Amino acid sequence: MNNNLNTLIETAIQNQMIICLTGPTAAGKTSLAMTLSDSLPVEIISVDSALIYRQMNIGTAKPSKSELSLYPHHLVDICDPTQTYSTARFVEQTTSLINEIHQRNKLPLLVGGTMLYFRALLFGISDLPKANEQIRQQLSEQAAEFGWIYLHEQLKQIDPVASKRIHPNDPQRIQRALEVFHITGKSLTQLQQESQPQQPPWPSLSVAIAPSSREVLRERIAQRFHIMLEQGFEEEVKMLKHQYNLNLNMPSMRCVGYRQMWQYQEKELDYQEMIFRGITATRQLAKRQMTWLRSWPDLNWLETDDPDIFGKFMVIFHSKLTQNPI
RNA sequence: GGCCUGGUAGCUCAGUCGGUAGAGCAGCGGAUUGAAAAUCCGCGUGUCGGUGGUUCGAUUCCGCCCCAGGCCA
Repeated sequence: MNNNLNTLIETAIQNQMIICLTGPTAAGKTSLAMTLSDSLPVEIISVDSALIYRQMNIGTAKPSKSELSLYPHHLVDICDPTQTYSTARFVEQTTSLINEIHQRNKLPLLVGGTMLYFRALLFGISDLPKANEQIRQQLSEQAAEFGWIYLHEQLKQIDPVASKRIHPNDPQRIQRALEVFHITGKSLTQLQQESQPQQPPWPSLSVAIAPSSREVLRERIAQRFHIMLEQGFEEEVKMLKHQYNLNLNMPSMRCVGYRQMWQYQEKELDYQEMIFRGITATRQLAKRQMTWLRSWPDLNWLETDDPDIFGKFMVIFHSKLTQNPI
């Protein structure tokens, strides 16, 4: 039996398999990842756009210091809260991490809830210019003066296809599409056609974890938020504001919970309203994550409170390797 | 006990000079290519507190009742 398991793992590593463990926020991904680590030769890579930030521990539900030392996570605490990360950077870093892990004769276990990162990793991402702060600044100024509708009109001139896809009320995407044009002189659509996303070589086993019902998930989210408050979330945000020159436009401070706590500390919300909105924003995040997951191909579902979750995982693992031997 | 003000969507409220009603928030579904815990799109039937009356027609006007809040005894 043990031999069997070892052979199985050996095969997986030889095939350069990766394991993707995802699910909505507060579903219990971290805890399952630690369980898997206890029995399998894995290295964990975090797939989470909030856990990248140093000093943001409580509000991101980051694993504790001791958990992280027992179960090391790649791509946790890699940025200051003033910094901006990106999907492409994630794909770059993760790609080399995966190769390194395979070389160490281990299985990469990718754990997280940032679905765009997973998608870009598993289905590829076009070769596009990286963000340019200066150009974004200029575009924002234009938008402030003439409105995003006007910029959307401009986009229509230079990239009719993208302008049709991007809603006039979607500043972030209008800005990105125009930015790409200003940097390269080519339209987003053209660049995407020139560089079709490349799928990576590794076969992947995709597993999602979620509670038995939306209702249970919402309950877990509310409970977790209250626990964060007890653990000193308010202090954490105060400390961050004190230590860094932050503002609400930075990705770090747009994270669920942090934004609402910020608004509370700026006296824009009262305490109860901050709690309500923090929990609500987290629920809405979970809902969007579920929307991604519904269209994720070959996704295997596990239930949060299943007492035999490890056993169920192993069944999935086994059948993946025996059904698709490469 | 008397007077006043309310009772409309899960919540906060708007509105109908009588032709059975609509916003915000919540919720649900969806999109998602270097900010993604972001950004955006779509979805509104609810005994209009109950009951009787006036009316062709009442959530709207009138009577009574119930509930909540306030004032006076």
